[in-house]
Amino acid sequence: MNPELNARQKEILGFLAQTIRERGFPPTFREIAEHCGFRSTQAVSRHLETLEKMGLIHRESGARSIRLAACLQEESGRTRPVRMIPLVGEVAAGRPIPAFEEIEDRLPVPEEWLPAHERSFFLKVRGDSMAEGIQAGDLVLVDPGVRVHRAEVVVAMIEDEATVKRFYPEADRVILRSDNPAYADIVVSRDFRVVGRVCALIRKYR
Amino acid sequence: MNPELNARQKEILGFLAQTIRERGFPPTFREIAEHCGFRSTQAVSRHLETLEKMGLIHRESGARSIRLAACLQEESGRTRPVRMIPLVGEVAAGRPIPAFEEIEDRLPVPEEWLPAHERSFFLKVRGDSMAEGIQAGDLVLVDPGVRVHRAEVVVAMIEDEATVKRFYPEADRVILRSDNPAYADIVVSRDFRVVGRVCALIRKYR
DNA sequence: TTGACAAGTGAACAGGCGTTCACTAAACTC
DNA sequence: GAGTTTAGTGAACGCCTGTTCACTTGTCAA
Repeated sequence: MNPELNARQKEILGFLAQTIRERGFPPTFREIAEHCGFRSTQAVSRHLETLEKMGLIHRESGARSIRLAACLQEESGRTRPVRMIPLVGEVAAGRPIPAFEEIEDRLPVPEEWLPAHERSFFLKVRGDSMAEGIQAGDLVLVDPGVRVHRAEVVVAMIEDEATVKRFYPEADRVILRSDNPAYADIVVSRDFRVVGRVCALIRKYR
Repeated sequence: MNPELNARQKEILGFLAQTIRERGFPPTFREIAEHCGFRSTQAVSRHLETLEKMGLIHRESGARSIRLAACLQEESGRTRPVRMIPLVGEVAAGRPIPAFEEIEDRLPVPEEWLPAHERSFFLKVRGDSMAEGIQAGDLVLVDPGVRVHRAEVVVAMIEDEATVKRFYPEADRVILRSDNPAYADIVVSRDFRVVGRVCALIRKYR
């Protein structure tokens, strides 16, 4: 934290951050006074005034209208926009359709990696159909709202089973190809559906 | 969002989330009323009462004392602690030592994936030394503060050049092996240094 | 048609809240 | 030693805020 601050200013700034983090909204002047041992709200008023002049907080008129400056909010986790994307299932069996009952976890993704819509989700990969490139246990980020181009990696539903394959459209059929040569091409015409494009991957070692 | 909510409840919940996200503190009853077009704060009071009974918000006494329930804060960005980890360079050439002048970007990582210390960083991979498993352009998360075990993936410095290899220690030497069989093993004894273990990987397609 | 119920109006109220003013005390400057 | 600055006290003021009460309107079931 900024070393130019004196003990009182650090104390107040810390109390602001703690209250906002734990309670969800900023404290009142009297709550700050009580925390610091002040018997007057005037002392709080002047300290907040100087903190605002230093650019460390912003204030509006009204009760509890204190906001920490952006440079202080980094501690709470977000330097730039991040969305928490749900992990909704696995991609070798079962229905990978996002449903709120099935959210197993959420993972952070930079907002600029995501499309505008809010339907992206993660699936955990099972099996080795994509050879070494996409391994069992990897989490693939699926964008269901985009046109898929040739040779891109997609999640496809074939007879109620979801798999990760490369997408090769042809005249009246589609070839779904594994990167692993041990798996034969799957040729489909009607009885399948492209769930979405794999637009990112997260792997955790060990 | 929960489908049991009617339009008004969704509207109010959305306004709460938006105000908290953009302004840093919750709105007053009258601000909610103005947003919804109410001419009485009583309507707001009753809606908030029902939302609280549904467990979607929590309230204390006092002005602006509204907090979204934990299950709704996911939308505003943080379900669980996330740290922004710096991307400090590339891993085929140059010095991948974290220095704040060289931070190119920051990427979100769940805190529970990270060690307690704050020295983790990302490197962008160049070349195909790890075959398909780690591809050019992938971002590897490096943990410099951990003992490396046999066959784990590490970032190693060999004569001022950083590479990603698997780590095989032997009696008085170390073998650094590529997953790609086209690359020969590198046998080193003294003139190298393990920068850290690769503990995660992020890949962005296209 | 009646009754119950949810949704909203309008006004009044009491307490919480930020502001303001006058004052004290210690520390620092010239 | 006089003057200034910084930090805090204490009380009063007035607006803002959440609450409450009585009332209206529309919907739906019996």
